[in-house]
Amino acid sequence: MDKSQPICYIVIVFTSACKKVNTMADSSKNKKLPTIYDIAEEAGVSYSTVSRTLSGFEFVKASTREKVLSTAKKLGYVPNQQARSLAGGVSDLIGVLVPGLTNDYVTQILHGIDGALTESDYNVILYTTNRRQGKESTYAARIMNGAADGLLLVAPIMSDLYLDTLRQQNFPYVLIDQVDQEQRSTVINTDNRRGAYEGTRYLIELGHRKIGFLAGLTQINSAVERFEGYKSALADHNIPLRDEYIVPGDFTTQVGYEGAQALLALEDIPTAIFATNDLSALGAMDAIREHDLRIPKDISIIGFDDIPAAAVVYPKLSTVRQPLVQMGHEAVMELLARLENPDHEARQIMLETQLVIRDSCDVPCK
Amino acid sequence: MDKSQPICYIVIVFTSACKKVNTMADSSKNKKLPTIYDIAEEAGVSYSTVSRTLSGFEFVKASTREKVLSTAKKLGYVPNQQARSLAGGVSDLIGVLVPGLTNDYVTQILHGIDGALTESDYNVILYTTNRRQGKESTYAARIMNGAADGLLLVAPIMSDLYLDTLRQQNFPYVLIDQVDQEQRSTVINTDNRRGAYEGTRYLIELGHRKIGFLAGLTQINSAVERFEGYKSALADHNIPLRDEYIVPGDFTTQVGYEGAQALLALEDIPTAIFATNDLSALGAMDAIREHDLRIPKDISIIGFDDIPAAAVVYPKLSTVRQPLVQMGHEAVMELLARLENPDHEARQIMLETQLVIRDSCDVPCK
DNA sequence: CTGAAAGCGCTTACAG
DNA sequence: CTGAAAGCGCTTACAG
Repeated sequence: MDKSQPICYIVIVFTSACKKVNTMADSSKNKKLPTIYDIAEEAGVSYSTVSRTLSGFEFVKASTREKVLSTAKKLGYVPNQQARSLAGGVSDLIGVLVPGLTNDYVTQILHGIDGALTESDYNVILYTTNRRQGKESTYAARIMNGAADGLLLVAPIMSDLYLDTLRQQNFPYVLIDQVDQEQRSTVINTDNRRGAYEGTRYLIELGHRKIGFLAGLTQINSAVERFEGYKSALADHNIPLRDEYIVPGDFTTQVGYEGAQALLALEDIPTAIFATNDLSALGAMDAIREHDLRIPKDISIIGFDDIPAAAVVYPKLSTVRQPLVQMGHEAVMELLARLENPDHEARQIMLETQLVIRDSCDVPCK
Repeated sequence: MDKSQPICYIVIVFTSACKKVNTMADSSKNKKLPTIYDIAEEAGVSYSTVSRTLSGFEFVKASTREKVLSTAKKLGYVPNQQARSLAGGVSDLIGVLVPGLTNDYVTQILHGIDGALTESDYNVILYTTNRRQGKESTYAARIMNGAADGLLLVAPIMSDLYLDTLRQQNFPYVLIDQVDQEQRSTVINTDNRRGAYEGTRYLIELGHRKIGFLAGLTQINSAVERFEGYKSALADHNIPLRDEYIVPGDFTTQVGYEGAQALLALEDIPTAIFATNDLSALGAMDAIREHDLRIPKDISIIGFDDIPAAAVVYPKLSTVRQPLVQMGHEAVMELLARLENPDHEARQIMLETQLVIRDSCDVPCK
């Protein structure tokens, strides 16, 4: 079970330039790549020995190892992952399930995952669900069935459908940005409630009393938690919740724009807007400008996430930062630990948010 | 880079015994998933028949098929891709090689790839090279060796090293944003030279004569082509090329910022800046603002790519749009065609750029 | 330290 | 239309 030994590195050399280097018959068609049998024959040892040498087994005579390694190199050998996986039970692949690729929130997490994985021998197989329910289950099933050794789920929806299965199979997985009610999964989260609370309080402390809220998808826990943070900040400061100040959203710029339009069409428009995520905040900024209102002079706006665009819009968006890259990183670390040790216990890791004050908030105008 | 966030708290949970849900023997350990043998036994047919039925073979008696299908469903059968791949020679995976995940240029192409692939049965295995030479070769080798059925290369560097091998093996691949000098590969490109020409001409027609150029990585063809487009536009309008107006870059926001600083430190500063890509344009905008110069009143700026952020910064960035999503889409279409028909000939597809005029350019002030 | 053998889960000619 | 058999390229006990 514990096959954590790093496999000896095989350096693949592409015979550059000089065309007719190949010693073998070069049949211009797609010829087979060399297998361990070819190496065995060439090196005059058994294929078992080749396999053991290549997979880093320690009890191989130095001279044998050298011979095998050099002929592997000479032949341009590359291991066949499928075969290795079938026989050995590990695929060296980890599955990553993301909702889509159009939100930098996802991209940043992916970046963190990628970065944390570069040191390892794992590669990632990427599944996008694009919020199509049911897809996630299919993917999860496929992944469990040898397609990957572990699974990272980013903000999954409807995860109940397959989490049980994953757990039953004792399949290694980590949830990112998703609560696990029963705390039986390893999950990486940020403190959305507190982040939203602090963001809202910041607005309140600036003097705002009329604070609109651009909601997110209610199926997503983080959206719900942020809303709760917003509400409790208002409550703690004795500011009544106004229904007309809460507009629905779905995390996109477009719907953020529409939500802000709704807010700005109100008789008594808010002096500040809390957007559930940066993307919708960007849409809101557009709507605000269309109404010839200045940010932050006439109306303040704060987002959530701190995607790269937030630092680059004008005025720069103040936002509640969640450590996206780090989340991806932590998730990989947990998964790797679990992969090495099947008994690695499930953990709930909660990361801090951070209020990033830039230029989009000011004291209320009137 | 930014993993400075401390962990808030970690809760360790002792997983209590699970409930008895499974109808099958539930051995609390990870039991094997059903294979075709299990189905065969249960359905009372040979495993060959099961395999044939499951893989869509047509000559199976309807009643047999139904029986097999229903028991497969009942058992919760999921095919093992590795085995299928080993035996059948296809992995249903396509490899995607990208430089990194921090530029939306890449993300958008990925999105296009993903979208085009959703209809198919292929999944993507993602490799990031992060500009580390050599990595690409390793990945390409691995991919060729059964890890995937085809390969998509996004703006690859040093591709000569392995393109030959790919071709020798007659392995299906498509290049995105990369020239193939000898036109033996299928490649999807946009007309960088012309795009840059038009962007520059636009600036010239506004009245600019002093146009700075924020260059890109010179190893990247598209960067070179854009520079050429810039130069020929100047030449065609009898505007001498000024060395001090050309500053090096690497496609990042940070270096775009630095490049613009250099330009703004000049005695005779440019009245407009052409940035090789949007990300560096965004950096330049920051630098410009730091100098208390207004965009576009005091200085105009135009980018290249039209990443989502371009439409969202303020002022909105005028840019030369390349159809990123479409590029990914086309690449998949070509690859799929090649996968279905090994004789599908290599094509060079050149997509048009489009000048997107927004708010960052105006006539020169003085 | 190293061979021979069995097997991972499937596909695919080869025979009926 | 359906079985029995061989094999995909590897790993891993099992014996030396």
